[in-house]
Amino acid sequence: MTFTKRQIEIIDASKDLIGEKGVQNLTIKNLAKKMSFSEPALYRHFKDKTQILKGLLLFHREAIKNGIFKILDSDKNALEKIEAVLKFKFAHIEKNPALVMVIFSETSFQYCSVLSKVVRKILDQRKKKIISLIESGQNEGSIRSDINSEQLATIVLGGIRTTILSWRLSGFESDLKAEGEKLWETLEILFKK
Amino acid sequence: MTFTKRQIEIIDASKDLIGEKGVQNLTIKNLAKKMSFSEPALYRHFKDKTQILKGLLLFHREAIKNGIFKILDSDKNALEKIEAVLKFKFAHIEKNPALVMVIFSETSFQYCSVLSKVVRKILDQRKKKIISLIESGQNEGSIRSDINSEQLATIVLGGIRTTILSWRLSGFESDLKAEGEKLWETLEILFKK
DNA sequence: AGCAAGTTAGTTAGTTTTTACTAACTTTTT
DNA sequence: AAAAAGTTAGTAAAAACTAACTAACTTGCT
Repeated sequence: MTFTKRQIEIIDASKDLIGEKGVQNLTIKNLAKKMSFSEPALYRHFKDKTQILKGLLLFHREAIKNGIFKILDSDKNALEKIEAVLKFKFAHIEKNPALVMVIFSETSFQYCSVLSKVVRKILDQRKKKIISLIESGQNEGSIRSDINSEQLATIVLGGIRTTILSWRLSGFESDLKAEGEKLWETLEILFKK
Repeated sequence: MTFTKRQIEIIDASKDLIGEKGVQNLTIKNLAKKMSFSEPALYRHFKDKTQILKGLLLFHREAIKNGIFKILDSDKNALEKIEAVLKFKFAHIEKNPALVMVIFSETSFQYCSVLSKVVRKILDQRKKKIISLIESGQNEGSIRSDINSEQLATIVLGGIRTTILSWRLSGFESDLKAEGEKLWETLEILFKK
């Protein structure tokens, strides 16, 4: 999927609207106002509202994917890679706080089949990546092998999610990066052999 | 806060509606249909829609609180209590799958200040309870003390949340209780001294 | 170079549907 | 008789989206 310049502008404005007041704040009217043109003009660039949201999800997945790819491709060991992935994620989210609202919208999208498919795919791929990272750590011997990789992945993902959620509920007041580092310290102790 | 019989019926119907198709499915119209009476009748029992949602949150918090209280009041050690709390939660959720949609709505409520306050209070109390449980485990010596209680609580809450979320995204197909037990096994190994 | 034809990206003015909620009246219960 | 709990019939506001039109550009042809 590729996007025109204008489509990216619209995606960006959508991200901002959602970040400001949640998904329910993303209306065609608000979007048009933010873009300072008329509502029907939006339909020149996206078939309907669902496609805009789909675009938003796919566009940012792409961005995150590229960042993570570089980390996975480096010559660090598995534990270091997990650390780097965590740091990258928290940094990316801190730079794009609006994205948090989208992340936590997964269940709101549940009953729009187009969007729920996209969300599930994203979450699935993410989990698989973490699992394979943990497995290679277990093979290397840097990660304990008495707990299976899927369970450890649940712990990692849960830690990330909870940390981000409490940052969100604090009104973005707490220091996400610092919390992320604390989380990593904990995971490191728990995971080491 | 106490509720009349009718109010509880309405709260129950709301829970079902949200469980079926998410928060956006909770409309006055749908609610009236489910109760098989007219829309204005609802306003005899609740001032407005927000109060219905608030009622839903408070009513179920009360139910869960009572269950947890019994566990905390028993003479188990801290590790066993955590195990019992996890099992209780997963069992409660499995019996009330509709509640999951409500749980994951915390960010949807963010911009309705009445509801967001209620949600934050609930999440906060839950976290505090887990933290104090972990601390008493650390004092007893049944839980490792090289990681602070708040961090361990993040791990517990994250594990619960991720487990429930993937059950939800599987369309309630996976076996939540079994997943909950796996999670507990993992936490037990990680937390023991 | 000049120009007709088509395309792109915008406009205004509307439709339809759904939302939460209300006024005024009636029935039921106490 | 009075209060509680329903009814019908509506309102006002907001939602997504559409029809019909237009200004401003590319494009291809001579």
